[in-house]
Amino acid sequence: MKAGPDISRIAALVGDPARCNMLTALMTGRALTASELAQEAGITPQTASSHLAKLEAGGLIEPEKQGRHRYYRLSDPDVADVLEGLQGIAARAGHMRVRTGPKDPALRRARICYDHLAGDLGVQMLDSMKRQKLVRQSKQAIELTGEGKRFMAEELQIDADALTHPRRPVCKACLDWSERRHHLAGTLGAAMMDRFTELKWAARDAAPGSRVVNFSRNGEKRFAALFGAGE
Amino acid sequence: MKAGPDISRIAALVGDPARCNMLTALMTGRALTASELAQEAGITPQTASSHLAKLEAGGLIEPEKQGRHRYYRLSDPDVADVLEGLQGIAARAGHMRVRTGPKDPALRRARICYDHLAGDLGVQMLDSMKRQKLVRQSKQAIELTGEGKRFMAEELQIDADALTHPRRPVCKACLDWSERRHHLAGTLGAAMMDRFTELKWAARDAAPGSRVVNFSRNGEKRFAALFGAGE
DNA sequence: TTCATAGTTCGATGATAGCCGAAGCATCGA
DNA sequence: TCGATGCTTCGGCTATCATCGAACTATGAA
Repeated sequence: MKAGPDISRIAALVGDPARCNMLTALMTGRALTASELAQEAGITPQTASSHLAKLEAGGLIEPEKQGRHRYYRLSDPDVADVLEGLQGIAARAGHMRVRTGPKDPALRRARICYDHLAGDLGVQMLDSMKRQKLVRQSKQAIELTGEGKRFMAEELQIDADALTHPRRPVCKACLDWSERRHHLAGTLGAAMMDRFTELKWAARDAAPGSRVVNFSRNGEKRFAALFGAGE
Repeated sequence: MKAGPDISRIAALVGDPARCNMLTALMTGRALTASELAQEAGITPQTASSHLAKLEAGGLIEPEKQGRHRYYRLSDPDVADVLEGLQGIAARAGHMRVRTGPKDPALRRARICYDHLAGDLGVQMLDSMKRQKLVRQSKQAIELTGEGKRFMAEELQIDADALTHPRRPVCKACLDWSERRHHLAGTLGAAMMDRFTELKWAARDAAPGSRVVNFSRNGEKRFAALFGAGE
């Protein structure tokens, strides 16, 4: 009757709260050990082991063995994108996980989405880039313009031509769950976030497992100069 | 502890095979009835009803009640996007066969929907009326314009002011069974169908239980002159 | 070697949730 | 009004699956 690779299989994997906690923990882009993931999900190591095996079989995560540890990471940035999309739907339906803590505003302002910038500032950045014609967006596809390449080289010392990747687009629109608008993903999005970190404009929050990105005072000023809301 | 929206609830909804079949069936963008979705998922109507209630509570689909039918559609294009993303992860082998609508071509073309015209011609008529600015549609509500009143009086000898009814609106958008788009219901829709019959432009099919409406050759010409697709 | 830690496998248990039959509303057609 | 149809609610059955205790394997350290 209906054959084919079920998307229900994949969705069911995400549908379990314990596994879901593991996956969201991995949305930081960092690889975590089985034990850490077990603690993150609030379950015993045995149960976690079973879940991790299923997630791996489903192609959502990939293990990397290191000594007696097994590090797990999301198998693909696309996985993070889909998870972020699900968060958008969940947020709209009003299904927030717990009471909105004090970290919530910071999370909405700037956070890591796997390896690129998300939140208010992330959306602002893509908006500004479109206004400045650094990128062209037609439907879902985003393309870096010639002017955009120059901008990246001059302002951020990023060689756009070096960003091509066999399996990953340079530019990609990623739906932001808190803003419900797109921010920039892809290798360019990742490279820009890397540069912000290198320049000490921004830094990942020290707390383990946190997705919050803190901008320094100087970093915020420089960021606004390039991607300010007004221009 | 954990901030952010709760994905697992949403993902669990998609995670059930039956619900997943329903959702993929709705990815065509068309609205389907509860029965059709039940058949699509290969389950009984009772079970489908339970699933649909859950999907609605989760904000994934939205109902539109139409007589004794309940049409469901995806509540937002974003939902379709996420489903598409999941398909990408699941390494899709696309299979989207949806059987909808009546088999009888005559029924698709023109039929009675309670007391007004439905089918291809019914949808065409409302489209043309909007183009000619005889009616204004904002969301679900439809309003007859001054020009529309003149048109009704001159062309069809219908006194729009006499159509007010204590419990029934003059104009109403009605979701079309075969076209999955709106046609005109309400007392005006009924009055227009009555007039078409009086003028012998159209007649109900003689067969008992048939909802087919047959247009005469002359009637078809006159109808096209007023509500033709081109103008 | 011996011990400690990380992770897995197995088996039993318990709760969740999908499923359908039967019955109940609501709407339509005549 | 009455019967037919679309849909929902209720109750009970069943299967699935997450969970954990216990035991087992593998790596690293002393």
